[in-house]
Amino acid sequence: MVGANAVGAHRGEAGGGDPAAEVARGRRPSTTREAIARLALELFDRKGFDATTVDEIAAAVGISRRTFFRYYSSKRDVVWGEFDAELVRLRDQLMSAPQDEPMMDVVRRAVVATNRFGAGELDELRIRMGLISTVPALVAHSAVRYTEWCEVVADFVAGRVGGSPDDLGPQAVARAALGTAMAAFACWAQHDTDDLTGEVDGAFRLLADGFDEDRLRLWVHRDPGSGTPGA
Amino acid sequence: MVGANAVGAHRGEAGGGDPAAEVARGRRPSTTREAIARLALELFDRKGFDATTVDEIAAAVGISRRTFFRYYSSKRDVVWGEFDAELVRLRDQLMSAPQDEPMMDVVRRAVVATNRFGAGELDELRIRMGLISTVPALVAHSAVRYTEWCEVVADFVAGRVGGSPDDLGPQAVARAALGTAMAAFACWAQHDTDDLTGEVDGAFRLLADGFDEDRLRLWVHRDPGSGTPGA
DNA sequence: GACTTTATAGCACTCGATGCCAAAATGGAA
DNA sequence: TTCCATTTTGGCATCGAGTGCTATAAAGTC
Repeated sequence: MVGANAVGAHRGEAGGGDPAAEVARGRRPSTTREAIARLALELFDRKGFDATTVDEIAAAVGISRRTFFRYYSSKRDVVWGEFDAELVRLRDQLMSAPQDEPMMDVVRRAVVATNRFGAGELDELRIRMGLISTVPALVAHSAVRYTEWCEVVADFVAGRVGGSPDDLGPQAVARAALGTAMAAFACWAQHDTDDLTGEVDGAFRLLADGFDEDRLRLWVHRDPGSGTPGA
Repeated sequence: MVGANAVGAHRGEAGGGDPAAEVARGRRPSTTREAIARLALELFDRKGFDATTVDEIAAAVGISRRTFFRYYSSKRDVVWGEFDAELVRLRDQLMSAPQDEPMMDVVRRAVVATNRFGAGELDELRIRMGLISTVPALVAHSAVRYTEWCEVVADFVAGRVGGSPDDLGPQAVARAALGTAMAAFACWAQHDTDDLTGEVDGAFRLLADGFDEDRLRLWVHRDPGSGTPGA
């Protein structure tokens, strides 16, 4: 096979600090999730998501179609990268907040904190979010992934106000928060703004104000880059 | 063919009041969207959505697989019934509200008004909403349909506060409102409550309060059926 | 070199969805 | 009645995503 074992170096790494450090027996993986994602995103960006087949991605990576599905359970999942890890971070942020901090402040800070990205990541993130919020197949799949996000928030809210995370109160807060975050991401991916943090923060302040009509009007007619009216 | 022309009576109806009243030439449709939906929902309810194939639905209706796709562009769309018509009603409700009524009140009233159902429709609606909010493939597809819903709300908000419907303000309001409505529907479909209107109304009042922690606590610990605290 | 473990390739298959074309069914006109 | 235009239908071929199964390749161990 051509290009086999291109990732041979990846061996000794002990995952998440496993002290046993098992010496990794068996055949070496011929690629990584990251390598697949990089090539796939490039194809998506160039030819479009729907027009790119799994066969093409597999060919670009140098693996078989069947192997692709062992790394990602679906073509859509490639766009989501390591979303699971972000959910863990969100949960940590929410749970570690002081009890006397207002609930919606905690949510706002947690969402902002879990969505800080370095300048090097922003380009790829914009491609990802652009795809997620525009390609119908990915818009659809996003609902499934975001449901997990909502569960994390609903757990937190239920812990604050009582009741079950499945109850209307926690669910409404979680889904409204999700909608707010989605709006911020979609607008950021679409426009030229570089200030993702500011967009998210501002949107959540509007939410905490119950989308007060006057504050909203101020926000819409704000001077771009002048901060957050009503903060 | 067996059972051909079972819908022969459907002929002379002039659609939506078309004065020309063309006399309907050509072969008669052998079924209707409603008949397909009824049989399909029964199958979904009995065997599950994923376990029901399009071939089975077509066989139950007495049409070919190919014909099924002429009535519904996808298997998922069957669950959504006449959703397009509801969007028109929502837009009408929003646009016809008095200019001096507070924005979020208009949204709340419009959502409540477009979701009043007679007792006879509630059982089927519960099946529909239960499927939409639980089956992964339908949860996914819901995002696509709900995007259209958001556009209607965002148009209205942009008309109130200025700017484009694609801007962050209108988008955040629309998506947060959507999340609130989804939570109300999902909870209603899952629980024994019969009061869909009350759930929706209460959830939107919480939203307009910015999900104030104290009001939320009151709502969660409310006496079921005792009205809406904080209304 | 035989054995165990892990990753891979390839094949067959299901199912949703689409394009194309021939056939059936209907009303109207010659 | 016969022919024609119109509309719906059915069947076929095709594509692409996703899954189960099996044989094989590559690695470490004994």
